[in-house]
Amino acid sequence: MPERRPLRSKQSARRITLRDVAREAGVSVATASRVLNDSPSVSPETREDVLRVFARLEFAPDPLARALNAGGTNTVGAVIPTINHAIFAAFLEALEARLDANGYRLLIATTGMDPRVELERARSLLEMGARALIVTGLDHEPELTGLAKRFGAPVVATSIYDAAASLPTIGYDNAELGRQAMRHLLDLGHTDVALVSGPTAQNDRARLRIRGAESVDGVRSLRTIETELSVGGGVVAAKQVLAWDRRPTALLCVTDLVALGAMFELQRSDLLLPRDMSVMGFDHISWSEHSHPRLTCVSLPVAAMGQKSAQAICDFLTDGTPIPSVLLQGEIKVRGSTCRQSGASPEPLERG
Amino acid sequence: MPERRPLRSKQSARRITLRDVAREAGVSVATASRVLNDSPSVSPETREDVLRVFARLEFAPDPLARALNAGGTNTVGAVIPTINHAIFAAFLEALEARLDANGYRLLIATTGMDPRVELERARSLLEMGARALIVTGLDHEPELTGLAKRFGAPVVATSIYDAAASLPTIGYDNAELGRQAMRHLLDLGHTDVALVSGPTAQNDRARLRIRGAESVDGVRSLRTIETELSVGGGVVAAKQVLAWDRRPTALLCVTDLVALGAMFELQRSDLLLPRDMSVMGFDHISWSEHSHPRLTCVSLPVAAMGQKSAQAICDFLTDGTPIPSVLLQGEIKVRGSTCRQSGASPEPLERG
DNA sequence: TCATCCGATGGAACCGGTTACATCTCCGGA
DNA sequence: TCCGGAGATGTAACCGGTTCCATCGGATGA
Repeated sequence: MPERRPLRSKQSARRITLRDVAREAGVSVATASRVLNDSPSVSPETREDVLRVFARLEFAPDPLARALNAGGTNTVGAVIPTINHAIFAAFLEALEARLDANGYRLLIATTGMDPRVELERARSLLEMGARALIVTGLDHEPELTGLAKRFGAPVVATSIYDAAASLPTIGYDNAELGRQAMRHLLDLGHTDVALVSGPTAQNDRARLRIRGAESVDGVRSLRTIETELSVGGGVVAAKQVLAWDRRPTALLCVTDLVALGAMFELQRSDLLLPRDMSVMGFDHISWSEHSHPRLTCVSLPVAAMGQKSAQAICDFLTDGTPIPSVLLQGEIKVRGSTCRQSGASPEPLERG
Repeated sequence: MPERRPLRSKQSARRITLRDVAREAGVSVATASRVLNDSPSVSPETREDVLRVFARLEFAPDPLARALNAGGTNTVGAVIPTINHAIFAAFLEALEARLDANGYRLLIATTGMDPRVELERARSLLEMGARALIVTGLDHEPELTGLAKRFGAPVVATSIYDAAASLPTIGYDNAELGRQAMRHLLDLGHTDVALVSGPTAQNDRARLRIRGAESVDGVRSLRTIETELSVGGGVVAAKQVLAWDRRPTALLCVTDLVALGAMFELQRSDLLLPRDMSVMGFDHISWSEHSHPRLTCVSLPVAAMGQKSAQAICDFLTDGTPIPSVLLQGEIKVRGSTCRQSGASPEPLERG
């Protein structure tokens, strides 16, 4: 609970206000305000005078007072698990760009995957004046919705699509993408697969991907590993897999970061990829098309997601246009880290 | 220039104000306000009554009005080149965490390395009420300082240390770290080195690192390549180096991201690392200790930088404690991607 | 020449809270 | 019984802009 303390000492040099300017320029505050806002009904001479005083006194209008009048700020808050993951960073980048183009600013808070923390951060953002909230997934404290409603702020859930959800969702069909990923492996002849995911506890996206992968028929063995959501987590998972006595022929990682770590560790153990093991990722972060071998992965449309979310929110805030749920298409990028497993043709699908 | 439009339609349901609550509860606004702020001088019964009305009317106090009284918001603005780079993300994460612990919120804006854009974003943040500004490096439009001063907001330059700068700087000695990196390579016997950097145009950190590396005596050949600041940029740079007829024995990359791309590309060309070429990075982002081979790099104290910056700013905003310049120590992490080049002992320093 | 209209300007309410200060009540001690 | 003081509450000014409405002077038209 951030205690409120006096932010400005009484005796210190008070900031220059519009009244100071008005007095100095010999006009009323009303006129000074008009100059400030380029109102047409000010005579050119008066305008000049006032502008000169603005400059001389180094007047900077108080954003808060203006916002108070306007009835709100132009900020949108995003509450995400972590900035420190390329896929969220890419999303935020697109989001910020589009908000900015509409004259809005982005406030960011991170949750570290803890829904209690998320609720607190959301409250902070709203108390700061955020006019809308962007959250990740649909796993939230139940209070969240009511809280936002109280502040009159819409909430948009991203990274997920669920037309039936109580919140508008702008994202992709995680289950379907998980299914497609698994099908790709199956098509290549992999029937013994290890599924490596990040923590699933407060992460419905991860659970959906797993469920999607599990729903594919024809897989003989699908073993699931839960690890940390990081490169290091991938390393740990790979070590674990290598220790099994029956080794799977493919690794399906629910995050590129984890896939990268796994590939590193497998290579460190002298496996030749993809011949000795196929590895598939999920996200499509910047390096995955350059890795060695290049990573086959499910590409998530995070840039589009950022744009759509930003635009939907801006439209809502200006017109009241209701925020729609939007289903964005992911795509499987087939590259060199997966190959056919028939024993007959260990040729990678894509070369170098 | 974001035009200001009416944010709330006149006729729409007005939000519940404190006066509404007061009227409903049969007390004065002052009393209602006291309840809102847990003032001790309200009788328990009155408090209960008012709280009940708060709940019934779903009253949410306007953050702006409170902030206007308090004389400011609790936001700090950061203007960084891009969120989409692990090293900035790590910095922001630490920054946000520490600000949050002090009751401040983080506003983020990105510049894409363009100082004009940076100036605009800075203005936006200040107009939003940011009480302090964090920028990257010391390459800025000259107006930036004056602008911030007008708003009474301190500016802190990060990722760099320069006691003589006009701004407080919290960061590391890029030139010295560049020097140390080059010395490390030289110590291993590398005298023909390629230096791969990101764009240097508006990036004093990159220039300093290069200058530091160049200042080391004993290097026979040091060729510099400028490439995009990304994994893809590393790939391009590596291709370029491979095309030279006299091939350097080591690559010093001014960013880990670039080093990663370079390693991938070198491996794709069937070089065995580090035997055929040593690669060294700069930053220490999360995967570099897990890569194959593990990346030798200069580790930048970005988490500490985030903490220190946040704390310095919070101290300034509360006490007026002047913001000091802080020199943080980087560190060379010697790992498996660099090895001795004497022809005699091609043994890597560290084994997988 | 007088009524009218318009452009320029000022006065003051207002946005939604906070808070200094005044007031009122009720208590205990002299 | 009277007074001082503490506790509870109300009044109104205030934060720093914006804007409705009134006012005023000069130009225009009849």
